[in-house]
Amino acid sequence: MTDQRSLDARQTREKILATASQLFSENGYENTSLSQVARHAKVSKALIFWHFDCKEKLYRSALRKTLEPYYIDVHDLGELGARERIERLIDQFYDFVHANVYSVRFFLNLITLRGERQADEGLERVNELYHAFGNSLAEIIDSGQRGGVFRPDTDARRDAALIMATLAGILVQHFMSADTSRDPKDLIDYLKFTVFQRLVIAADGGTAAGRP
Amino acid sequence: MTDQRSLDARQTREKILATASQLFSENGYENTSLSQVARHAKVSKALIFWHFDCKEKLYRSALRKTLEPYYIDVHDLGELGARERIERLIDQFYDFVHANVYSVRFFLNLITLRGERQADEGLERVNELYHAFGNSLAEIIDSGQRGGVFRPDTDARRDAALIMATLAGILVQHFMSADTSRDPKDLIDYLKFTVFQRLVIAADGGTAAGRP
DNA sequence: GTCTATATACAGATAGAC
DNA sequence: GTCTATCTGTATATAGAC
Repeated sequence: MTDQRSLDARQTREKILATASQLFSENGYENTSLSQVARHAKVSKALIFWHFDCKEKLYRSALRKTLEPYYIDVHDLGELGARERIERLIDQFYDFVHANVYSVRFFLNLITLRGERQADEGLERVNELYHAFGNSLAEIIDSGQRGGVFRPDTDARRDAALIMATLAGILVQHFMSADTSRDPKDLIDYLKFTVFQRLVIAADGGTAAGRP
Repeated sequence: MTDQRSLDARQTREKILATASQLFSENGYENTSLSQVARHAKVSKALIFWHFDCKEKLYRSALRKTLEPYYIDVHDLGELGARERIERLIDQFYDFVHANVYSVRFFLNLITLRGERQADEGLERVNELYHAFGNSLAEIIDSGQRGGVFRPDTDARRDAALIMATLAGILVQHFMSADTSRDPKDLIDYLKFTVFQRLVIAADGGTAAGRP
């Protein structure tokens, strides 16, 4: 049947794409040859060209595919308080990174390299997501300040940017230290602790912020 | 004279090394061909091989050269108080990064790529420096706690790790956002503010930490 | 659609003249 | 030491059979 044939073709295409995404993520663009992709996907090099025309287009398609899960629902936080919402967001960030180590590494890698490919739609999208995340954080902090649960004498936007930076930094630190002994989760938890120790208004001087 | 000859040779060697360092830093290892290096350094490819044997060894030499300025004197902090010493350290980090953008980008790039070259002496050295920096920070915080100027109910080592992560994160954020509009210095200052707002013992609830 | 075989370009590396 | 000329491998990409 014709449908069966085109379904097979689609599957082959997807297989190439999945393989390419993984290899690009692991080794970067220049370190990944089409021969490798072909071998891992168990197809011929020519077929890759038939489907994607050239390496650059394969790369773009793989990038798009890699970006698909790049969505964090920053709004479904229900009726939670400011503090719980922030904790939720931070956890979401951690879970997302944890679930997408390969592609995160991929983008971190893209960021550090300069060149034509850098001004890519891919980075645009990541930037967008990153900013949306930061804005959510800022909004929550702001509303917490207006609601009287957070101290008013801090800059919500900068607070948010700082939390974002710390999250990104913990990520880099994790990639950096070859020993996987230290769990980034531990630092994430401590980050929460410090954020609230600083932000939350407490009569006892701050120890009520959550940690002994 | 023989001395004159060998001096010229040394200069040529240094020129190749400088060119290679720059190109590797800008474009990474795989994106930099020896033809490029040769062209930019205005020498022949063969000469590069004569001096460095192979690309990998050129890379290692360039790495060593790049690492030369990688030294921050974490001890020359004189008789300053804990708070001033921390500020000094943070500023040193910023200044250092600012003065070595290319090579910092280079190493950030190395970190994100996996592969044989990753277990390199270069990364070892950076890791070392990074940890030394973190340890200094932790020590100062600890001594500040023992001296009674910092609140005792925080974990000095984790505090230090978090500050380091934030510094690294600010760096990445800076590389990430194409618009150079936002000055990382601003966030660095705010980082200082928040750190002391949190750490410093103050009767008035923290506003004495330094910023209105 | 998928393959084998091939064209073309450029990378890293060598040989040998000067 | 420095060069030109060349080797060799492998990368992207194409041609054409099935």
